Amino acid sequence: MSHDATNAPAAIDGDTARLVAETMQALATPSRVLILGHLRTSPLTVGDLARAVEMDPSAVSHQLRVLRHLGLVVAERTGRTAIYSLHDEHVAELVDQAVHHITHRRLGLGSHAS
Amino acid sequence: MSHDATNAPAAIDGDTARLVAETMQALATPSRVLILGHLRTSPLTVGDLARAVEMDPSAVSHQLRVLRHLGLVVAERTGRTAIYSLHDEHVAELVDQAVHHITHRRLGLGSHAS
DNA sequence: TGCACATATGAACGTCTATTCATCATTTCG
DNA sequence: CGAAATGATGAATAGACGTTCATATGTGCA
Repeated sequence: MSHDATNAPAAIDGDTARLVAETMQALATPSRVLILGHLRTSPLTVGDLARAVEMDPSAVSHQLRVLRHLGLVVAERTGRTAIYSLHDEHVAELVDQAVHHITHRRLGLGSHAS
Repeated sequence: MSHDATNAPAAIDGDTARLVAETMQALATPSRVLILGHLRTSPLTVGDLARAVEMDPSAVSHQLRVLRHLGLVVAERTGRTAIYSLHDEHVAELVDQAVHHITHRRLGLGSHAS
């Protein structure tokens, strides 16, 4: 997902498609996008996230489990609380680029491809 | 989704999250990833795609409708056939980056974030 | 030590969705 | 002109899934 992803790939194989879909699934519901977007700005507890995205803490916790299992977020237990962060810079970039894509689509900046 | 998506955004608002999720949905199932992946390499007819991704033509056609409505692909009618292409370079980049992300995850290249 | 707090997890349920099967519309060709 | 080819669309259905409610677990504190 960096600027050197410019060599047109061979058509995607089934396994890759599955993996891509699995990960993109994380960004396919507004609730998870919101969660990842907030974690993009700083590490947060479940409670912080629930308040920030205005969701039930249980719903947030469920979604965080999905994200954890996908390897997109990590939790650091601190006493009663768990501090969640994005797993790494790649995830951060994934979120940024998803948002950026929407922004550029809005601006109508496009040229024909394929 | 280019390399200047480096300014950490404010936390995402609900509308943006909805739009992001809507678009990412296109990449959230293997069948659509495969279709987009093939269209990444060249324009193709529905029949070509069906054979390439080993899906029923009707299933492909349905998915193409989803992708059309999301503005990710365009169809050019030529007699009996319709030639499908990715809508623009942004979509191509979206596909590339989704694949690239998986590739880099596989390689275990990551650093902590957030 | 018992209660409060934070979070994880499971079950239930309503909603969503991808594929299949059927049907239709348009174009091409023998 | 009728049949074949191509692709769009609708309905049905099985499976997936996000949220709610309930319960469990671990930590902190008076």
